[in-house]
Amino acid sequence: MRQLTELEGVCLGIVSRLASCTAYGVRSELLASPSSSWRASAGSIYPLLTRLEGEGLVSAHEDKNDGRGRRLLRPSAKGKKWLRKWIIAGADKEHVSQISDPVRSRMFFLGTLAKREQKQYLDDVIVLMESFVEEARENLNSDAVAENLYTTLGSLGALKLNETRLEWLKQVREKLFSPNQSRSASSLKQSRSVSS
Amino acid sequence: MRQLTELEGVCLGIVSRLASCTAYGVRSELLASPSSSWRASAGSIYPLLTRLEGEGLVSAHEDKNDGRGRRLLRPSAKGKKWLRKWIIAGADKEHVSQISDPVRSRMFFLGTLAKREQKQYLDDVIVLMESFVEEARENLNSDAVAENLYTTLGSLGALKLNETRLEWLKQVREKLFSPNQSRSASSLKQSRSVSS
DNA sequence: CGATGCATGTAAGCTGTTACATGATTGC
DNA sequence: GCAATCATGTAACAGCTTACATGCATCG
Repeated sequence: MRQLTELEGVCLGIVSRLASCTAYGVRSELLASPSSSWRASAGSIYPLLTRLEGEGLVSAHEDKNDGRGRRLLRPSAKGKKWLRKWIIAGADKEHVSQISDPVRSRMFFLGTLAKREQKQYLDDVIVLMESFVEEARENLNSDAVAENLYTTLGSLGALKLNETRLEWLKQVREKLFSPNQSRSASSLKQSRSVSS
Repeated sequence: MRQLTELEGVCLGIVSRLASCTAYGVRSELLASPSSSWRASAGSIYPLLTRLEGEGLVSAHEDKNDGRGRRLLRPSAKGKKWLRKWIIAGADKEHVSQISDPVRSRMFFLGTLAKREQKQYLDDVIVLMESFVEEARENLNSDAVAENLYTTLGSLGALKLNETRLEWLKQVREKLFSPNQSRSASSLKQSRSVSS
């Protein structure tokens, strides 16, 4: 019993949650989610679901009368078991620490830019983050998400995460561009220990 | 002028920050960072830096007397310019929203597990997150990080992010397993709007 | 009757990983 | 002297992306 990849786990999860869906539906679900890092390209989703079908994790029901040649997918008992295994196997150090953030990556080298470029970058990113957070907030309040408790909890996590990122970016901007504040590294550490 | 990939940008940034370093040093830096999602395999780093060298972004100084055949890397003026471009190009919607979290991915499908499996998963992940956050806290207080303001700011972001993730996980556990609390989705939304 | 959306798929390529292979240096 | 670390690389593969290709259904 091989390990499912991240995308395989998520796709199998989507098929399991939706009563009956097409591969196209799985793609749409991924594309609609603002908190998904995947492009959900046809070139990944279709071969992936064909693979899962070949391994007996999802079953496909073809309707000959359907002109579009739709293939309706459903999880098999084996598929549900594998999904559970995939979730549980995610409770290890690798999965917990493995979160990538392109904005944070750039922060480490922000000193390479001229001061006004640094300001420009931070301003731009903060504006984008603000609309992104607002979008996530609206997404959470929409009925589409609220019908499933776990979907709500997941979206709530995404929102909280991005709220924190925004708060952090604003704090960075203040530290770097507010002359009435201390700019030393130690002052940051002190302010942090208060919140813990 | 092609776009640098994420890993290329980060490696170029590391070479730029360190006065003089080897490819091995770049790897070590990436491997040591707890907030890095890359495995920093030799198979990625060496060809990558050779490529950057071929494009004139880093220059390598070989010492014939060095038995190990060490190649000391330094960023060129062109390399520094590309690094700046890479940072600035990161201020767009794609980069701001593109953050993946394997724990959150699983949350969406946690309902697939039996109640006690759900509890087990959350407990396990929370324990791991706690030690991970503690590690990040210590990392921030160490001298190695504090010598560079931007490194401190980056590490601070990682810490804040993981503190929020931990808080969220604890909240989820409480919502799902504390009988004296409401479990409805709407109660979550109400509690969220307070924090905004 | 034409645009948009639903629906399926393939081929080539990019980016990173695992696993292997080699050798010098340093510290105990 | 020998283990651990420093140091460099390659070959094969995995996983996802872009770009292309096709055709039906639905709504205005």
